[in-house]
Parts: sequence; C-alpha cells; structure tokens
Amino acid sequence: MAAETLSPRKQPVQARSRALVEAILTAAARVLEQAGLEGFNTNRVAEAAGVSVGSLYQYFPGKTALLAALVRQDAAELRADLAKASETADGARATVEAMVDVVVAHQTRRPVLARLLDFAERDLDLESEDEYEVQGLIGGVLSRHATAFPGLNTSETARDLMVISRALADAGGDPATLRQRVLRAVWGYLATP
Amino acid sequence: MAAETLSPRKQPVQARSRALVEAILTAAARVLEQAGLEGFNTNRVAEAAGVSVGSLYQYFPGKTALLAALVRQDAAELRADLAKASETADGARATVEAMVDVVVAHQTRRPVLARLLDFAERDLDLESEDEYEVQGLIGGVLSRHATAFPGLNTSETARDLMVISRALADAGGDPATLRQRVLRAVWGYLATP
DNA sequence: CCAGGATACGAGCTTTTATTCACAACTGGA
DNA sequence: TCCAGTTGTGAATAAAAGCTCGTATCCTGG
Repeated sequence: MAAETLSPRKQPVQARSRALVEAILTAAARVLEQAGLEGFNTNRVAEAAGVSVGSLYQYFPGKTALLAALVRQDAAELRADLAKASETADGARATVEAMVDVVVAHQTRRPVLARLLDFAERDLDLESEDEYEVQGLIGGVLSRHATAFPGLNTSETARDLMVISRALADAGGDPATLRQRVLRAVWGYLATP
Repeated sequence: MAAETLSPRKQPVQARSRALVEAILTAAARVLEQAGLEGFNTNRVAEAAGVSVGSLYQYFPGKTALLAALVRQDAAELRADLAKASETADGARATVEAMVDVVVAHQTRRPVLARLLDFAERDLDLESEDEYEVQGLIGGVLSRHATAFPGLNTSETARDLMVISRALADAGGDPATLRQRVLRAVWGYLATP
C-alpha cells in the first residue's frame, strides 16, 4: 500500500499513447462493470485492454488512480450534460425536468457501472472535486427561479436533489415508471415546506 | 475462488462457540468500518476478534459469507425496529414519521458501516431476502391509511421511500437538518400526484 | 471421571495481486 | 537515414489474502 497518488503519472503526448490511455480506460470500465470492485485489478484491466501491465503503470500510478480517473471522466460527462440541460430548457419546471432526465439517463445507460462509480467516488473522497460545480449549476437554476422555490438553502437542496435522483435511479425499480417517480420525489421535495 | 456459499457453515451449539461467533461478527463490523471493503479480510477479522482464522472458517465458509452474515444481522435489526415503530405510532403522519426516524437513526448510528453494508447487500444480491417483509410492513401502513395516500402502488412506493431515506441519510449533509429534509422528501413523494 | 465429539488453534500452503525493471520497439526531427 | 527520446513489453518479485489441516484443548453425557 505505497502512498499512492490519485493523479495520473504522466501525460501521453504522442497519438499512439493517447490511444493507449483511451483503451485502458475503456477496458477498465468494462472490467469494473463485469467483475465488480472485487475483481477490478490492474493485471486484468491491462489484459482486457490488450496492453501490458507495464504500460498501464506508465500512466497510472496504481489501481486506485485508475479508478479515480474513471470516476472523474464520468463526473465530467455528467457535469457537461447538466450544464447543457440547464442552459437549454426554459422555465423552472422544464429546467428541473430536463436536469432530472439527464441524471436518470446517466444512471440508466450502464446501471451497474454507474452504481460502482458512485460508490468509488464516495470511497475515494472525490466528491468535493465535482460537488462545487454541480451545486453551483443546480443552485443557479433554483435561484434564477427563486419565485418558484422560495427560501431554501440552494447548495444543500442541490445536493439532496442529486442524491435522491441518483438513488432512485440506482435502485432499479420498474424502468417504465422511473422518470415519473424521480420527478415526484424531486417536486415533492421542492414543494414541501 | 471456490464456489462459496453465502450461508453459514455450521451452527455453534455450545455456549463457548456462540460467544466466538458473536466475537467474530462484532470484530468483522469493526474491521469493515475502519478499513473499508478493501481492507476487509478473514485474517484481519480473526485477529481483531482475538480468534484464529481456523475458527472463523469453522463457522463461515469464506469472507463473503461473513459479509453476508453482517448484512443479514443488520437488516434483521432494522426490520424489527420498523415493525415496532409501525405498531406503536398512531395515525398516518405519526407512523410515517416514526418509521423515517427509525431509518435515519439506523443509518446515523454508525454511518460508515451502514453505507458499506447497504452496498454489500446490493452487491451480494441479498435485498430480496429482506425486501418482501419490509415492503409488507410499509405497504401495510400505507394501505391502513389509504385515505391519506390514495391510489399508489404500495410495494413500489415502500421501496422508493426506503431508498430515498437511506440515500439522504447516507449522503451526510448537515445532521441537524437531516430529519427535516428526509421528511420533506418522503412527504413530498407521498403527496405529489 | 473418562471417552469421544465438539471446538479452537495457527503454521503454512496456494493463489492472487500490485508493482517494478531491464529490455525492445517505435517515432519524429536533424 | 539515424539518433535520442518516448513508448511498450511481460517475466519476475514480493506482499497479501484465502483457506486447510494436523494437533491440542475443552465440554458433556454416561
């Protein structure tokens, strides 16, 4: 358990190595999804990527860093989608709905992977990196429509809404009613004094 | 990776061995809490329990079974507390509040442990063992007060309410406002059409 | 209080996993 | 084309973890 960094070890500069890093991350996601946290290890990821372990260690200082990279990539994607939704939609209701849709879609596309990444994010204490921006985003929406949602702590609310949406989506009830139920929970939370 | 059962290997019959199994489970919880899923292993648990590995394997066929035992124990406790709350309280509002309090208290007493056990429960597919009874319990409350909560799928609702409560409690915002926020989410969900 | 089953022990075997390193193969510019 | 830096390789090492088994100790019924 050498005191390992969570940040990448070195940046790939040639096209070849950028592709390699891509391949590693893709394979890592697949391994995590199929084998779970327990079965997630560097040898296996390297093999799945069709790459040698040595190459993996050239860019990631250890398995934890690899996991962290996966988490960060996923978080960045979600953040970008949320930003787009918050800009595009019009009016309080539509905006909230659009953002819920983004979260639900995100958790639903690869449900197992999403759940594992959420856990890892918490485990590795990577939430703070993302939290600020996402809360700012949601908080912005809430205060822009302040008349619709009077007097609430926006950053706490933002966090709670994310938590609720993700949890319901992760829980995997009937997919047909999922959107409906998440919206009920979110609206209910926002509307209840 | 021998195909390992999740059920215990043999029942302790003498008082001595019952105490040993107790000690193992207690130590297992402590190790899990302090070292996380990553650091959770049979050698460590045995050592923490002041017991030999061999003894551990006498009662648990492997580390997964040990985890499963922990999950089951915790689930049984929560179930019992919920049952008591559902019997004691009076009226729809009070009953729902009492049950929310039980869940929040359960997740809050040892937050790290609770979160890890929730994850493990999902991971090991042990939810179904418990789900039925808890949903019955909550479903019973909802239909007993059917006038307050008209026309909802009780088992799905029960599940959603558990998920929401646990997720918010796990997320660890301000503890002072936690109860408040969980109730908002739950009431909101129940009240929103 | 003795026999025999139940219980406990822990050294140690095996397998898995993280990580390194000496070497080979590429690539882009001079 | 050739070289210096960059990249890629995979066998090898050491540590960690899962698990067994021969042996020793304890308990209970007769």
